[in-house]
Amino acid sequence: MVTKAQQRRTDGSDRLELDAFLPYRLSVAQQEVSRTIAQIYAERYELSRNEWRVMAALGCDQPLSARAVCDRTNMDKVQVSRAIARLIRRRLVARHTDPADRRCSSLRLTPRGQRIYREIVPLARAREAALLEAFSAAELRQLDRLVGKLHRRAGELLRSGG
Amino acid sequence: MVTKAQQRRTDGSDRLELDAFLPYRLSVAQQEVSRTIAQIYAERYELSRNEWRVMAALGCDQPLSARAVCDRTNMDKVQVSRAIARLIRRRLVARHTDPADRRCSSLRLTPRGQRIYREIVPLARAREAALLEAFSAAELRQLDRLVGKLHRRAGELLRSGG
DNA sequence: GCAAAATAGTTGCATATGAAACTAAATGCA
DNA sequence: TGCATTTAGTTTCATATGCAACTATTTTGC
Repeated sequence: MVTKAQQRRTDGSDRLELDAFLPYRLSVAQQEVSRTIAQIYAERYELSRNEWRVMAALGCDQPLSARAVCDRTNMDKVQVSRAIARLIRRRLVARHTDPADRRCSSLRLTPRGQRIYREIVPLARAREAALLEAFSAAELRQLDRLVGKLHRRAGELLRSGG
Repeated sequence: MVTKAQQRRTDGSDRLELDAFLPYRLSVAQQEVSRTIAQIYAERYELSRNEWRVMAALGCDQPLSARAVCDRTNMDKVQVSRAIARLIRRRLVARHTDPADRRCSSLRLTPRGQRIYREIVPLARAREAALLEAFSAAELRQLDRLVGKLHRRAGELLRSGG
């Protein structure tokens, strides 16, 4: 079988068929996947994606500085700062200043934040499972591997190219 | 080899490790890939992603109504309307009203739009090639296939689940 | 042939985002 | 010590986005 992307890659056409352009396909697919997950935390808990990501980081490991949250979530510090501000306003996260380095914050989920986190996790997992139910173990391995490879390669290009 | 995602799927932990959660991995990878492509049309031509997508749709097939652009780019009508407005202001796209159905527009790249489109296409392809250079033919087929499968499945979940 | 529903596209508004400037604290080093 | 640099995090401003309401036109069904 010859995929559209391959057809495109091998013909010399000067048009670019979006449906055969991997970055586009990836973007559209990702967007849909993201929305299936967002339904969970957005509709039921009124969390934005960034807020959920911060909570997810803290759910794994507490306390964390905002900086550490950036590193673990691939968000930049502005996004993290704003997500944290809202989470604190809603009392899902508590902050106190690190006495050893007063620039740093020390962030934790509040008991309420913990509770919501523990409610979301199995729902998110169930969604992921539903998404992937038609994938064989081998396909899952491949998908994981190929997505990782793409990520690393894109990172290289970005760092080298500008 | 056991991937992180698999470990996560099979252990009963109540934490959710983002790095092992496919929707997250996909989102981060996609974002990086998108940025490598965006460098081309954003830096050199000051086009937004949506503007570029509209141009890409018109580059393949002209004229098109705004509605047809929506269908081909997976954008919603508001995004398309705004992208078109800017492209028209910059004289990269021309619109005239369909006399048969005066609600519909008929959109085309202007000669200037065409020229820019033809400049971008090979650059975008080169970027895609650079991104994928370490992938074997089999991996490319797999990637294409798995991304498509994910997309379809996510679409199903969205339509069924709300 | 005409009112009700559907379709194409735009606009207003509230909120989100990204880049750069900014504050405050800590560190490096002459 | 003390001033320049770096680091953590926030704020500002301009622009982007998403949703719902809106206008204009066409289609549907009686």
